[in-house]
Amino acid sequence: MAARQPRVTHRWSSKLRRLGITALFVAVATGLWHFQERELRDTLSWQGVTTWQALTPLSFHRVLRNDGFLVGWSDVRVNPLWVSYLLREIDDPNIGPRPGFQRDWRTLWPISPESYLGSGYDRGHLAPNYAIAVVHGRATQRDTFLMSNMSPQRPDLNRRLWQRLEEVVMDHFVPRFGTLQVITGPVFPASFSDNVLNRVGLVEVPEAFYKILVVPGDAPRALAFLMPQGVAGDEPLDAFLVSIDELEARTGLNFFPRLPEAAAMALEAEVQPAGWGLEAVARLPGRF
DNA sequence: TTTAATGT
Repeated sequence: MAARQPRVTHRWSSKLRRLGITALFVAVATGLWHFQERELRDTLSWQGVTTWQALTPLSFHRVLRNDGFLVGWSDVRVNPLWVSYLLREIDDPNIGPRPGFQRDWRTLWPISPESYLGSGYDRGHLAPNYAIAVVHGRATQRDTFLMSNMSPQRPDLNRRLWQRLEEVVMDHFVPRFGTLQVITGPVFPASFSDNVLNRVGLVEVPEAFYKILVVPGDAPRALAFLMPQGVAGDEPLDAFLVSIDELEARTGLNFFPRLPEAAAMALEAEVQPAGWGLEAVARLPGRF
């Protein structure tokens, strides 16, 4: 009888020790996670990682972290709600061929590259292949082909108007300012019930796409575009300028959560195209 | 030197 007691105690103490080791491991892993997150905020995002204004099922998202860009992924929309990346000037761009589209197992829903077949929509990159490849290299270029970086885009938007905008960003704005922070993503109809069945496979179809360009610094500049699915593709780019406030109202997101209130007012309330030289490039022809 | 993507 007396001999059983220590064995039981021993079993319990070894369980407790294992629990302690597990708890310690979780604490260290969580700490590392937050440390990485903070480091990424500083290296990949200007004035904080985009977040929601109010916590609702439609605005909730989690951050998928790639080497050169962040993705705010929504398991409800089955879309990226935003992607965020930095661009800088590169002297001698040398990029590889376009890799193939790839499933991303971090998304809750299985989205295969074939799921857009016959839908009438393109697999539209949010973080663009060319710019990311030039600035962030081959491995990150492959990451832009993950299905978590795609949203259904009409071909006339994706291959024409949107392509012209991406080309102007890389060839005109990046050389002009040296560094740019870009946030881009989809806009959905105001009424979720109208849109809930409008899907390509599992992926909800947006009605428009936005792109925000920021020149970081003490006197930041910003320019924002909102382009609907139904464009012809040869419109002037400056016909689609909007304020960041309008985009925040349409998306429910807060793009620069760490920006002080006064600075946010100055940057986000109005369209301010002065200094960008947009008129000179707004009508450049597309490549395709 | 090169920015997209589908369908065959």
